[in-house]
Amino acid sequence: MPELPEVETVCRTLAAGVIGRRVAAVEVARPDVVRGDPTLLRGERIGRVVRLGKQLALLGEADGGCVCVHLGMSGSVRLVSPDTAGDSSPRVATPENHVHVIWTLDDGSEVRFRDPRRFGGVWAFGSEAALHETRWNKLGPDGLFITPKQLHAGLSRTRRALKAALLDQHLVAGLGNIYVDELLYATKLHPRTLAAAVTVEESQRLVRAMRRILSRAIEAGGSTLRDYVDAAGQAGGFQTQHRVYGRGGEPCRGCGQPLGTTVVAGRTTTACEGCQLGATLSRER
DNA sequence: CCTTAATCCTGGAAGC
DNA sequence: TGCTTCCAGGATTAAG
Repeated sequence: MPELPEVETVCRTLAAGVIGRRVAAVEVARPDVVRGDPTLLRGERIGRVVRLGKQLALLGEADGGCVCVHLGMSGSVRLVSPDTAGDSSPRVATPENHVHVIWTLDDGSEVRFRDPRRFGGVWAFGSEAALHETRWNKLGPDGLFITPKQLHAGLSRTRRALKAALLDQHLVAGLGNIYVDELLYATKLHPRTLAAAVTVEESQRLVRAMRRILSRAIEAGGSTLRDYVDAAGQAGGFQTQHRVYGRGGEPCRGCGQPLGTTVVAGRTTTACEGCQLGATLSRER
């Protein structure tokens, strides 16, 4: 569910309420979704909330602990104040309600990690350095900050379809099925384009469009397809601006032709076969 | 190398 | 109103 814009939105809404707070208690309902010891943060003051790609992390102020959260397909992190009226999220952690971990802060507010499908998880480390060494160093540059040069270098050394390469978190971190389809449509590149055939100029276009689309999505609070909400419980609004994702069969905004739905890299892919049959695909064929 | 399918799970929607 | 089947924002693994 959550791709870079959604995770960034969660980070921002989370940071607003947790920075400077001390972790008073940690409750774990399902130990199997947690790697490492999340109670390392207990007694720590939260110094920063950081993100790389689709993963976020809470960092202890004195580097005394670090908790990384990956939301997977159905994960959410909610921050609930003690005085929040009408809070609909579960206030106890149980296997049945899928709230796996609750961090209680010194003002009584709670950070609740919920993940029904359990494709996500929590990884705890003793320091920020350990997080990078163990996990984040394996990811490519963040989608908001990757340079055209970096992207082109990554694409040039793989013979996969462009869409498959863009979904690869080791190449660029943060894009998922929604934003890759939107990005390819915006740049008029076909999902099956040979990644290695993408030119420097096309890489520049990809990076520019990537930053624009991701930034606008963040401004809108991310995309809510079904159940995504930020840490404050707010749904996103970017789904109304999708040009192709979820619009298979509907007319292309550019040429009016119905958008086609296929499977690329094992994922449902929506594209305009007219507008996105770009120069790169022609070269490949 | 590459692609596809299966896998980890739950739950909502669609079909009968 | 059931009951069944399919599908989903992710990511890894095995098989071909």
